Order: sequence, then C-alpha cells, then structure tokens
Amino acid sequence: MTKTTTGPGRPRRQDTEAVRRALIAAARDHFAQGSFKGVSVREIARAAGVNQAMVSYYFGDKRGLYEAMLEETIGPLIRVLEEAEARGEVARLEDLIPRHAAMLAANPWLPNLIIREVLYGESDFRNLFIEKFAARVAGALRRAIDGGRDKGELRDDLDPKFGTLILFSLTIYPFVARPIVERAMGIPIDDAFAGRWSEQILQLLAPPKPPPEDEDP
Amino acid sequence: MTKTTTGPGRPRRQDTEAVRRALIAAARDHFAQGSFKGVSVREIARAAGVNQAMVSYYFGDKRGLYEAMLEETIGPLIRVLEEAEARGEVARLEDLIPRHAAMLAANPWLPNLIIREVLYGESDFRNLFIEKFAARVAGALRRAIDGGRDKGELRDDLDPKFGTLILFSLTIYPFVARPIVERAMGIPIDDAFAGRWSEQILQLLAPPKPPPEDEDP
DNA sequence: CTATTAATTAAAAGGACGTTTAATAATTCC
DNA sequence: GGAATTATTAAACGTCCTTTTAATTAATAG
Repeated sequence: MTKTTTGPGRPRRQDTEAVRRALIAAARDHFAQGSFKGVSVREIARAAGVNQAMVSYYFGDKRGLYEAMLEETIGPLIRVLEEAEARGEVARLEDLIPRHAAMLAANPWLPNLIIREVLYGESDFRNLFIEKFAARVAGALRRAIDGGRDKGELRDDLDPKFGTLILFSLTIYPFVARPIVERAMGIPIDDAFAGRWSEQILQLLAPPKPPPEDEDP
Repeated sequence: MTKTTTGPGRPRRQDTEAVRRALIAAARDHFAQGSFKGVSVREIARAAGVNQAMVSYYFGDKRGLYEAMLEETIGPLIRVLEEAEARGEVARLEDLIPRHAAMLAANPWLPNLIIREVLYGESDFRNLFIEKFAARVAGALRRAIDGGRDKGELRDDLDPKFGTLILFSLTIYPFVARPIVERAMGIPIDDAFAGRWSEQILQLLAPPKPPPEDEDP
C-alpha cells in the first residue's frame, strides 16, 4: 500500500532540481516586487509550493537564495549580451539599443532587480553587481558610441561620456518607472513600446539631417 | 537641587517641535537609504536622539512617520516648483531643466525616495504620490515641450509624449543611479554636474543648427 | 535485504521589531 | 500652590520572521 497523505519524509521520485528552480523563480518574482526585508521566506516558499525549510536546505539562508537568484537570472542575460558583442552583433548603436530595450521589456523583473540592487544593495554584493552588470553594459554602450562617432553616424556635439549616460538613462529608466510612465504620462509599456522607443533614441543621437530643400527630389 | 541624571519624566524646557523635526530628518535620511521594512523605528529614533516611543507619540505609528516625512520633505519642493510655474519662471525648457536638475542634485535623498515610492509604494499611498508628484512634474515638462515646439525652439522630429519621457528619464535617472554613474562610468555627480548635464540635454533637443558656413562671420 | 543517505515536514527556538504601558517629572492652569 | 496636563523614559508585550531541529520516509549502496 502506498501512502497518499502528505507528511514528513522523502517524496516519491521528486526532482530536486525542480524544487530549486521553483524557489529561484518565486524569489525572482517576489524580490522584484518588494524589498529584501519586505519579502518573507514564508511567502516565497508558499509561492514555490515547498516547505520554508527548503530555503535553508538548498541555499543556506535567505541571502543565499537572493544571491543565487540574482546570479541565475541576471547572469545568463549578461552572458547572452557578451556573446552577441563578441560576435560583433551589437557593435552599432542601431543593433545594441533595440536589443537592450527588448531585453528589458521581455523581463519585467529585470529593471526592478537592477535598481533595487543599486539603491539598497549591501556593500560587498552591490560592488560585485555594479562591476559585473552595470560596468559591462556601460562599456558596451561606450564602445558603440565611440564606433558610431568614428563613422560619422552620430551627432558630433555629443560628449562620449555623457552620451553613454544618456543612453543608459533612456534605455533603463522607462522600464524602471513603468507605473509613472503608464499612469502619469499615458504611455503604455507594451510589446510595441521597445521598438518605437529605440527608434526615438537613435533619431535623437543621429547627426542633423541637411536642411530640407524646397523641392522634392 | 536639580536632577542631572536622565530618567523618565518631562525634560526641562525642551522644544517639542525640535523632537518632531529631528525624527522627520532622521526618517528622511534613513528611508532614503533603506526600504520601509528595512529601516527600524529603533534606528531612526536613535539617530534622532530621542526615545523610540516618541514615534508613536508624535506620529501614531511608523507609517505615520513615513507619510509625514514624505509630505514635509517633498511637499515643499513641489510647492516651490508650482509657484515658479505660476509666475511663468519655468515655461521654457532652458529654465525648467536646470531647475529640476539643481533640485535633485541639492537634495540627495529626493531621487531615492521618489524611486522607492514608485517601486514599492503601497497601493493607496503610491497612487497619491504619483498623482501629486510625478503627474505634476510630467505636466510641467509636457507644457514646456509644447511651448518650445510652437516657438520652433525644439527639433521637430520629436514626438511630444516621447519627448516628455525623454526629459523625465534624463533629469531623474542619473541622480537615482548615482553609484553606477560615478563608479561604472566615472562621472562624478557633484555641484558642477547638474549644470553641464542640463546643457547637454538641451543641446540634444535643440533644432539642428544650420550646417556651418566655411567662413567665419 | 539491510543500513545508510537524502529530501521533506511540522513544530519550535530564538531574535527583532512595532507598539503599548506604567512611572515620572516639568509645565501649565486655576 | 496644588491639580491637571504634557513630554519623556525604560521596560514589557505580542507578533512575525528566519533558522534549526527532530521525526519521517523514499531512494540508494553494499
């Protein structure tokens, strides 16, 4: 006779990786909505459908879960970006910007995690985060700007350092401030937004078009 | 004989307003650094140099202190801005942008409080906040953009809605992401920054200059 | 087949936190 | 000048949260 009631003990043939993944996913979604202290282990475990003691069992403690979550959610995205850069797929701003925007639009938890880590991240971990994430993105933006300048694809009154900051701000902020943008400005952040927004950014940085002739070509 | 040791009881001639102000200031600084749950009443009271029970005594509870703090720190800034607008002092982007930037640079706790309220603010209060703060700033930006367009002071390939978002992003984000900007991009956010940054923003939105003649005037 | 190991549970331990309380002393009011 | 009020303190209270523990059972190894 097989027992059907749940109780302590090892369950029949349950995948340990599934539990880990469920916890990481629940942690990602919850930490994107609330602060580190504002989200409880109980909540996360309940959302993941596992016992709260599993957090300590798999990750040591709450912070261990948090850090594993950051590594396993943001890490892959950075790697994808870096591989794309290595293959020269995002050397030009016209390729890089839409890619960044699409990535942020497709992963709604991403901008929140980033900004939270920047605002409240604790010393050591925040340092690592800035180094691993922000510095790399900033580097890619800077290289694309320098390249664009050299090829005359960029307006020449743009300071390269400030240009990097302009791009950084314009790519991330609308997604971070989503509630404001949607409700106070009436701009929906939907699938189409990333594309139109990228176009607007690129247009802003393009060199001035020659003044229109009075006649059509 | 006058007692010199501290103990329970009403102190000699201490100003009740001073206690209130100390609590508000400590709350402002602490809530700018940590989340609502991440900052304890004990910490704030200690920083303010008063007993923790004073929080309940003056503000009812922790949330009462938080809301009073938001009202008394952000409220005046909004009012200053609105009065400036009423007097027509910030109708033009060249006046409005540097003013916003200077305000954010001069009050380092401001961008953090704003973004935190947007990210984690709880239902009712966040709604109020967005309505009172974000919507007004967005409105002022929008009016300045529309005005600038009418007078031909703005490039004409700029969608007004997106233009508002561009300005909003560029004015706030560098101050929010200060650690990133300073450390990953090497741009110090100091007194001089607000001015140079405003110029860069305005330059970006200005209509393209006529192509330079080959001779000096 | 038996003994060990691994995964899970419910419950409890231990700590921190927000809030309340009772005591106390300066101030104010009549 | 005495009674009531106000501002303050230290301590306690109750709650919630993270982490640990002891029990339990499936899986695995010898």
